[in-house]
Amino acid sequence: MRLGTDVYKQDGIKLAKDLLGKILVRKIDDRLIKCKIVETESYIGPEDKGCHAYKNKRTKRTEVMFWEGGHAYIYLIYGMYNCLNIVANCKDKPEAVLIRGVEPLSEIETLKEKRNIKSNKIEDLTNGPGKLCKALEITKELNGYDLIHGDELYIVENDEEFEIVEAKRINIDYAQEYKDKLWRFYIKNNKFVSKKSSTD
DNA sequence: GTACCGATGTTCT
DNA sequence: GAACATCGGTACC
Repeated sequence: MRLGTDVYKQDGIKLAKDLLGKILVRKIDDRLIKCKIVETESYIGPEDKGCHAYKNKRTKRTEVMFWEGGHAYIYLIYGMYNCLNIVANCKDKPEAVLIRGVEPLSEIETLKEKRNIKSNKIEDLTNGPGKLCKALEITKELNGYDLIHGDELYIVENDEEFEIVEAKRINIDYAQEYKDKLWRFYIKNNKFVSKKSSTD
C-alpha cells in the first residue's frame, strides 16, 4: 500500500517520524530496489534558519519545497552529491524531510555496482544522504517527482515496531538557534543510521 | 577508533 | 567569489 496525500500533507516533523520504517522503492530497468527508511531530518520553512526556504526564500532551487506534500525535492550538495527530500505539508508551506539513511532490502549487488567503493560493509552503501542517492541513482532528474502517482520512485507502508531516537540535525552550524533543534529522527540500534547520537 | 583534507559544481551574493 | 543539509582516502593514534 502506497503512502497517500493524508500522510504527506502532515507537517514536516510528523512526516519525518512517520517515514521511519517505511519502504522507499526505486525502479530502474524493471528492477525494484527496496529500502527501509531508518533516518530522517525535518526542515521547516519559513522559520527554520537551517532550511533552504528560510523566510520563504523561493528560488529556482527551492521551488519544489513550495509544492504540495508528496513530491521529491532533490538538490546537489558540495558539487558532488545529491540529497533526497520528501516535500511535506500543503502547497506554499515549504517543509521537507531529508532522507539520511536507508536499509537495503533487495538488489544489494545492484547497489554495490552503483556505489563502487572498496568497503565490503553493506551499511556503507546507504548510511548517508549522498550515499543513498548514488546507490539508488537518484539525481536531479527526479527533482519534483510525484511520489504518489509515479512508478520510478515511491514509498509504501510497512508495519513494524521500533523505538525512535530524537537528535540534533547534522552539519547545519550556520543555523544558529535552530541548529540545536531535535529535528533528526532515527530507528534505535539500526546500523544504517549515518551518525549515532551520544544520547542513543 | 578520530582528524583532517581535497574533490567538485550549482546557486546565490 | 563564497558557501554548501557530503564522502572517501590517508595518516595517525
